[in-house]
Amino acid sequence: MARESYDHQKVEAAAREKWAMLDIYRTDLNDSEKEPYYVLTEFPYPSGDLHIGHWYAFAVADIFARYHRLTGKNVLFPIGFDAFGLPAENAAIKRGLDPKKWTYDNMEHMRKQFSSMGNSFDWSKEVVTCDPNYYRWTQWLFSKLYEHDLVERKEAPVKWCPNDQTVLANEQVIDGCCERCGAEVEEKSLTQWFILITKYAKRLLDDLGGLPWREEIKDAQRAWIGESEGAKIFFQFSADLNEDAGVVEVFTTRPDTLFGATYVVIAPEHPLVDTLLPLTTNPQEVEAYRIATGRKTERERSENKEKTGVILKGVTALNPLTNIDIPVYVADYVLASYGTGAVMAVPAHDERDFEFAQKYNLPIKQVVVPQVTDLANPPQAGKEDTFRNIIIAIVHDPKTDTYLTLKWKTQPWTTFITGGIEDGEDPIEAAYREVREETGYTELKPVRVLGGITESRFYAAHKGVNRTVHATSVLFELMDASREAISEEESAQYDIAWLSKEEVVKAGLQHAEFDIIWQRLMTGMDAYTGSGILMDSGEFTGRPNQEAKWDIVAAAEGERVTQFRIRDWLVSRQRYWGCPIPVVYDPEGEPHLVPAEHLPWLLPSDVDFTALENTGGKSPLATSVELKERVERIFGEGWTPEYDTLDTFVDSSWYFLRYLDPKNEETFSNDARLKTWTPINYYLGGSEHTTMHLLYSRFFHKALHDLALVPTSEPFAHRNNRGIILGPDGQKMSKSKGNVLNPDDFVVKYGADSVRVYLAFIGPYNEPGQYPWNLDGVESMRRFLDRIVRVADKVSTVEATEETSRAMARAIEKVRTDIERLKLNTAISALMIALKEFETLEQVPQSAFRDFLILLAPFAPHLGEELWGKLATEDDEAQSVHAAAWPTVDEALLQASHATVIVQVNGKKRGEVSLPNDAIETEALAAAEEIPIIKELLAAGPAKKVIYVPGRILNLVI
RNA sequence: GCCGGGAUGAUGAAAUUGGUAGACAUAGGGGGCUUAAAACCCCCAGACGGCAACGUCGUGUGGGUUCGAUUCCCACUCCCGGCACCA
Repeated sequence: MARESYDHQKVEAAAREKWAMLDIYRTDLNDSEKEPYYVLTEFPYPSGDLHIGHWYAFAVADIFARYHRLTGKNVLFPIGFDAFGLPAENAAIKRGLDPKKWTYDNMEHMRKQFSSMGNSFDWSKEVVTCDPNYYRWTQWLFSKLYEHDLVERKEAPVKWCPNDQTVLANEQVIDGCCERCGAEVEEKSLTQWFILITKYAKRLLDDLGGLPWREEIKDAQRAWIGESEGAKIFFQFSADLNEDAGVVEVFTTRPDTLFGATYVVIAPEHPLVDTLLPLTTNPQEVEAYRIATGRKTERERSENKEKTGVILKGVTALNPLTNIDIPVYVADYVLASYGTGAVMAVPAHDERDFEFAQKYNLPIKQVVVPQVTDLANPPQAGKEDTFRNIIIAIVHDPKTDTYLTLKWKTQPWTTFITGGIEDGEDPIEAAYREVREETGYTELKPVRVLGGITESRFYAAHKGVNRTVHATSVLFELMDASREAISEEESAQYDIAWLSKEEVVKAGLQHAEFDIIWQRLMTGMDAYTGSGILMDSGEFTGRPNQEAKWDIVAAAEGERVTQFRIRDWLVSRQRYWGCPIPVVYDPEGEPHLVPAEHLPWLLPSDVDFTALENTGGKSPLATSVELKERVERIFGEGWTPEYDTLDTFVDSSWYFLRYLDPKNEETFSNDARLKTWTPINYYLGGSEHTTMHLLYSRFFHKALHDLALVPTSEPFAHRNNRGIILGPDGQKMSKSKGNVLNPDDFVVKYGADSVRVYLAFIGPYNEPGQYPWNLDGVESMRRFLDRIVRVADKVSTVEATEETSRAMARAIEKVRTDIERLKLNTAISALMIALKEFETLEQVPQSAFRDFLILLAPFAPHLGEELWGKLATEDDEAQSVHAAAWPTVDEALLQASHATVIVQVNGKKRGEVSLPNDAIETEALAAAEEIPIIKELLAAGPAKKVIYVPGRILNLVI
């Protein structure tokens, strides 16, 4: 402790007292003089204790906000609490506490902790989502969405956590388990409230293009929304059904393969299964399958990748273009919740269908032929085009794990065994014949045909013609190495060689289609999913599949559609501590919005958390007598309440709008301020919110924009994803690992400023990296601050030398540009370099040190304030360093008159010379020649070429 | 599997976007001050060779473009994140 040059506890307390007295962090939202700048951080859940993650999120964001304030902007840097949520309720259930009291006590505690960070939050605009004054407007906005058909109540299979006794959003299910408690999730069908985010899928996707966000944030959202271009195709059932039920609608992105659709698959949950069941001859079997899959959780379904299914015997569907009746299956590899819940299966061109078809012995019909051109011998113009059907025989010797190849004597290449197929000949027979003729091996077992045919085109030099070849590849296994003699004619042309896998790949066999065949051989996956030429496709045969795609849709009377992966947003929660859904039910059970004059629709307080088993999975609200009586009193006898509450993501989808007018009783925000203050300039947050919160907020904003409630269609101009702080062992901090660090310990020992500077120094703040906490790190930052205090003792009224002024000018520029880019680590390094400059001086010029303190203030606000006070500059109008103006820079100082120019010979550094900035090439060359080693190297003669980049480099090529 | 991002000393990282690789720190080594220690200050520090001046190699691996590549291009390996039976 002795080494410390200041008492951080005293300094920090004094600074906070001063700020409170001056009230400098209150933002005047109506100020029209200064440029408005809205810095937003994700508001915290009031869990009760601040951990290092909070410090990284809020203290470092504070640096950014303080910097912008110093540059003269009118900065809004608000804070609040995302105060509804499960932990409060768990505290109630497990420990009998009042969720409200628990939450408010935690918030009180956290406000104190926040103040210990030295944050410049404007608490006067605090927003608390569980405050009726806030959730009243959440309810009002929900009503607006409802009125504009963006809310729907529907029966849907939902994820049910048997432990928490609640429905979960898709996003809250991780690998089939509950995000919160880890219990295996079940499926259940319930009537739930949905917000129809899918109506905005296209716009949420398209508008990403214009946002200057990091690519990985945008990509994650794109993947989440998941757009697919495709078509709906209608397959008529053969069975006698009424018009509606007589058709199955499938969604496909590959309508070009319609001629290859050899069966249809329906998801087990598809309503058509009920309709078709009576018409099948195996209803028990189908029913049994449906029950079996229904019992499986999503996790079990995806874990067990082996495809299962059951045929609907007695029912077939008509392929609209081949006019062939094809079988209909029910299988759980088709998802009810995506597309139409039914697919046309094209096993030749879809891996999943292929796998299923293999297992159930279904026909595999190739309709797309991959096309390759031999680039070494491409077809030549003006030559005759000829066509051949061939086989490529691949013989594998399992004993040595090698493949039979021909090393040609007449040509510089190696091939598998190939040969023509005679008309009507079976490819396997043809392949067998060729192997026998060309190599003499006779003991071969055919294993499989590798997928369908491939087309290759080349110029056959020995014949002087262009060739188009359709090849069928056949795999054999060698049973016995015995051989017949082969003709001399054959053996004169090539030698036989058995090559290992690696040797085959290395040899680069002389087949244009080699890559396709080899991949099929190695993976066992014979479905061809790429592009090519259509075959066996009626009038479309011979056309490129991509080009014919939409013509085929038209011919099949299908419908071009775009599908999205994103599902509607399930917002019902069977929970107490959330925003009540402002809905009541009439005696017929029809839902009605609670009229605006009854908002806020208050959360009742008379719930019994001990009686949850009796609510049958309903929210604890079902135990409230007050709520029931309130509904009957206002709406009448027989009316009943909605017991569910809203997903907390609804609360947090608009909180940043409320900061602009948090106490407004008339409306949710303030029209004029929305115009000035949105979109938010910078939203600082964590990558865990990329797909949920960020997407929901964007949706909300767009919907409100369409309702003319907000002026912009996107809420956030800039967004960063900060990294995460790991434990000292490089692992994620967790109690079970015992590597959790308490920031308070460091704050007590070294002060909040040291912790702030350390967190900013650890790495760039705009990259989602992972930074292990270095136990010596905070102490080293404290050393840095101590050095500043020592330098402060040397401050005097001496004039700054040009050198000092130049050093400060560089620091000012670098700190400015680095903070703008959120590269706080290198900004601090610039401060350290400036400090070193001061340390070399006997006396530190006051003007320079004053500027330095302004640069330091965002990082170490308390110490900056303390030293600013000691400077005793009576002419300074700013009472606080945080109200000072960012120092201006004399541009001329940034331009050094001389620069070190590196002298290279043939790109290698051989020396350096100091040259005036405006030195021309001949001057540079002359200076370089003074260097002995250069002189020596140039002795043989002048440089052949000279590259001179003034101020940087002189490169001589000799 | 697909889509992103990344790989630089013992460690966190930097490099004005094609121009001195390793700034700034941490850990480490040496020295000063001190009776001693702490604190503080100074010096060294990518690897290899050499007493040294210096030389050779070096930004995951292999190739390429260029006078010059951490930076651009091609192929590959590994790590991190997201998505994943999405038809």
